[in-house]
Amino acid sequence: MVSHKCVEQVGYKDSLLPPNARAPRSARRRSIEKTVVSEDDNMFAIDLLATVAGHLSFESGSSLMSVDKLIEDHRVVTQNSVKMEFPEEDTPLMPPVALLSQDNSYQGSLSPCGFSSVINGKVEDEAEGFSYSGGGGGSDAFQVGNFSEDVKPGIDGEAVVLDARPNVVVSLGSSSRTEVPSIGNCASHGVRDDVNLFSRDDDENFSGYIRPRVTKNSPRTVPRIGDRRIRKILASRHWKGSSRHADTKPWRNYYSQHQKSYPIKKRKYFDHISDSMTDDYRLRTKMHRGSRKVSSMKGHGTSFVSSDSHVKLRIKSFRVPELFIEIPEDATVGSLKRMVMEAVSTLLSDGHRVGLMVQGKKVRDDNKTLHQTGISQDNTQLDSLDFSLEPSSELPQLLTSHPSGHAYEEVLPVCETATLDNVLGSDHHDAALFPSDPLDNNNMTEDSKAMFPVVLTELSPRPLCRTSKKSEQQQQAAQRRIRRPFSVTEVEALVQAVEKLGTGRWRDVKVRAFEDADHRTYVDLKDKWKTLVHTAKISPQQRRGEPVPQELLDRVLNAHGYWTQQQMQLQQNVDKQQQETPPQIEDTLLLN
DNA sequence: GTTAGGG
DNA sequence: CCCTAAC
Repeated sequence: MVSHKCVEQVGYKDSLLPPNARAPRSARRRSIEKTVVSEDDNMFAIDLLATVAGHLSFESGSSLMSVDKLIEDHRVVTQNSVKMEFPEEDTPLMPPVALLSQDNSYQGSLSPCGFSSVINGKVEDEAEGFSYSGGGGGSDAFQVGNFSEDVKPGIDGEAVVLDARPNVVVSLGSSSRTEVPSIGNCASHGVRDDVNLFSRDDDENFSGYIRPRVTKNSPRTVPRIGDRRIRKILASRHWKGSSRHADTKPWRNYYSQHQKSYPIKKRKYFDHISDSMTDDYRLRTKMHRGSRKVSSMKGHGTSFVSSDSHVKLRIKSFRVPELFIEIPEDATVGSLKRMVMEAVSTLLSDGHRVGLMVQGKKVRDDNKTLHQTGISQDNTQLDSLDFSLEPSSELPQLLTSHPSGHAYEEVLPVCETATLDNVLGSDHHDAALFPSDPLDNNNMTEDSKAMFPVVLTELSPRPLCRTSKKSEQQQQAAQRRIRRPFSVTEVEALVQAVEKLGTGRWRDVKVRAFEDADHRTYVDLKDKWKTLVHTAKISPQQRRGEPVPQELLDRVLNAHGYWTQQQMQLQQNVDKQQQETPPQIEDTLLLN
């Protein structure tokens, strides 16, 4: 079956047709792009100060600098995302890996970025336990039939996603001291299920990934279903997970090794909410003795070469006070993230002030010099230098569901039961929601986990407690899946697979290159290829989203042209056969 | 269940 | 990404 479109597209390839010949396609794209822009616009920066050595190192040289000035000057916002952890879990501090982004500093302002930590550039860090699962490897020109099964698509090693972030604990829940206004029957009962948002954002495009070096078997709730077709349906329709078995074929797990991103994690709620706000928000810092020694920290702009009267500080973790967020159940994860981001940003910008404790004593006099306060390079006892965020008001921040006045473009995907509490329920469902997440590792240190304890104040017209009437809502639960833009890595894998398999075997492409990517159906891959072909044909100026390397687009065009031709030839042969041997066909029919 | 294509 | 027709 050869449609004229095939011919047309071959024509494109040979530049016989103008690149914009197909108007309907671009028209279709418009809606998608609109969504993208809208989301990006809503993305507020969190950029919590955190562990930026370059900023937190006190470079101004004068020990006469007042504490106040010091704090102000270094209340930087950096392009790091939020590390989420539970307040009560006083876990080892995360290694300060996010040490870049000097160019992304903002002071008290918001910058467009998500929670996710995408650190572009060459990061050398102290993120122990992580390895960059990248690899070089340019791709050869498209040669059909000359593909090795063992060839792994190369990835561009330009960007690295670090899963270590500043420890920002945002605990959303009922306060011990403040009444949280709650609407809805369930809220009044104190729904305290938690959602822990894994801060890796799906909306971000990653070019590389950090994954735990030690691959431990994380428990999978949902066992592998033998029939892959059944499994696929489940995976595509619901947030069903599947365990991955060890696969000897190198290309099979290629994708899974390089990209796993899941919007949220959940974890069992624990009751504890810290009573001491100050303690909870303490900034862990470490003094670095002033010396000419270069510290053990590696990386750009992170060396601690200090001059004499300088004090070098490094904030190793950072916590923000309790927040309360009201958000409808059907709000999107992205909107929740934005809310949290805005909450934290607001909190940092005006709602709170920075406190300082030296060796357990609060330093209230802002006019004291660091030296007078005891913060000096000669003071060896300054390991206990704590910054804190102190609420200027007694009331915790209460956010409403539409902080920015934006409507939700997407809805939170729901589980089969169509109730949010199944999403938030317990650890038990982790695997189901986030299948084969290499980072979903219970054995990981808290340092490398990015958890976000959140208690959703239930306000939606469909309360959490209404779990009984699920059948009627079940159909409604088939919400639109969240948008998950393909990363360059994924495109690479897709191109690689299509080069080998062609454009008509999407199920095979799926199995081959995206077997572990349960959120990518073969239809998705087919669609992506469709857009890739289109993207390759249009001018770079017209392209949106994360730029796909031209090399990949060239391969897309090549492969597309090749397989299109192949398909045409096949069809021609069929036609010829039909013309040549009509009697045979008739004979066959007659015989049957 | 897959594939192809419009929306 | 969704939907649907066609196979």
